[in-house]
Amino acid sequence: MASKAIPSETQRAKLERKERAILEAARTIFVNHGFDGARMQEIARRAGIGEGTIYSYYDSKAELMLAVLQQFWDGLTLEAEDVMAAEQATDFFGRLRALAHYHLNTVIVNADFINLTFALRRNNSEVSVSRDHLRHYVAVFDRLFLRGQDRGELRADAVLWQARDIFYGSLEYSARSIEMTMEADRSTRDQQPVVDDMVALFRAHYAAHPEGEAADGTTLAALSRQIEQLTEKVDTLASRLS
Amino acid sequence: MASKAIPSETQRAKLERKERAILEAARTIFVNHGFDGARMQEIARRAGIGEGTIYSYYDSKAELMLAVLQQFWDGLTLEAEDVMAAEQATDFFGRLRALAHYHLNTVIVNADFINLTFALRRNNSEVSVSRDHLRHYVAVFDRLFLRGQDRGELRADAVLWQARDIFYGSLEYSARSIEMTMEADRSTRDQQPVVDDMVALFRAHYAAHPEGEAADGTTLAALSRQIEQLTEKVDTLASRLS
DNA sequence: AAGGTTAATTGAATAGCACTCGATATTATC
DNA sequence: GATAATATCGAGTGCTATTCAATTAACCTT
Repeated sequence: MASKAIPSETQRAKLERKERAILEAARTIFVNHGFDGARMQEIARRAGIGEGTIYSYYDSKAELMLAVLQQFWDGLTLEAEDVMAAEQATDFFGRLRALAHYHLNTVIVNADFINLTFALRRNNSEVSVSRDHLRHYVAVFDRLFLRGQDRGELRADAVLWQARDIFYGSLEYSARSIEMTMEADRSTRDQQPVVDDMVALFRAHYAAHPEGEAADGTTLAALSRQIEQLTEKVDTLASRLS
Repeated sequence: MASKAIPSETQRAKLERKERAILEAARTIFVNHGFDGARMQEIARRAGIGEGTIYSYYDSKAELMLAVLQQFWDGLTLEAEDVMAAEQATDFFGRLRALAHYHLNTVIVNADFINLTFALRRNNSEVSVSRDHLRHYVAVFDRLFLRGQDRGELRADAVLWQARDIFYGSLEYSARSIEMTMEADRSTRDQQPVVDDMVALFRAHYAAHPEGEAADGTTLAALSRQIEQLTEKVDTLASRLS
């Protein structure tokens, strides 16, 4: 791509603009028609260039799709990090809830894209690139989890990748179930309980026990106390609303 | 199909034999070459018929693939049921472990096929059939879970579909992680801990009598869930106030 | 069993699409 | 401004799923 002589800045800018145009056009067409349904001709037309020109930027349709997917996952990663940054709750479970909400919604909205990510595992070598971008995305969870352990909010002996599998796995599967239910009978299965249950599961399974107290009864008592405080808060807020 | 006169048994049998031949050939070719890599000509040759003949049995390549997938999932369902039947352990958790083992292994071995099941969601109407077969497959888990509840091994207030999402979701995601790890550095991440962790999680989260049950029957998990719901409510109210 | 009617089978022809390549236009360099 | 290098183009190529007119096999009637 880069030759011995560096092209002038305007020229390089022009090329980059064109590449962006191709990517954006490709993204639109792939989203609307899927991989097989997308016509290279239509992508070219939409990007305002000739059909053959695409092939001087990307070697094949599959590689173009891959570039789109990478952009997509990188975008998700940034968004997820933003969600984490914007979350007021400073404790692990509040942040986990925010991440779960974001992820579940994302997976539902972009179901086609996410399926394509895994469906493209036929064209051998190129897959590896996609894997790295996936890894970056789930790293958002990893950082959250490790920080939770550092702060003593989570059990020190909890295994990161097991927790990760449960988190992303369940949410993704739930998303599919929700999709299927919506397709089938148009009744909307609420997303809320899925997230609630996930966070509850993490709290029950991975939360560190309060320092030095081994007996579960103490934990129960602590949780009960927390519930009372929350209930009170709800009452306060509710009354202020009315 | 059936006219006034029923065709002779030999003729009907002949057609069915031919259909089976097509399916078997298709399955082999699809498994070896993937959907796009499979040539209809090769399938026809392997089935010992003309290329055009396939189209009097199946309208398109996609529909043929769908038929193969249905057969595949039905096979899995039967196998899973066999695993359940053969399991000596009569308690819920022993059976759950057996099912988890079977499923994880299946998902890893047949990863391509399983990806294709979801990747084929572009050709609209036909998808519904596939959905039913999926449903049959996960029903194996559903029956196990409900039976566990009936016998009092599992909490009565546990929600079936949440448990199902966690079970299949985590295992499927784990399978992908394991696959990726193997691809990347050839180190084998053991499947055993994944299954163990899953069973432990179910025991902690869904067992009817976890150690530390309070007098009124309140459980850790139940309290955790209550906290989630209250936290959510607080968030909602707070945002409405601002 | 012969003639007639329907259904099944075939593979050569069709059509759609990703991708190539020689020709053309644009830009860089002196 | 001339020449080399690079980028763009879109008509052609090659490969496949799919169709369809012709052929064959199965079945029914008398």
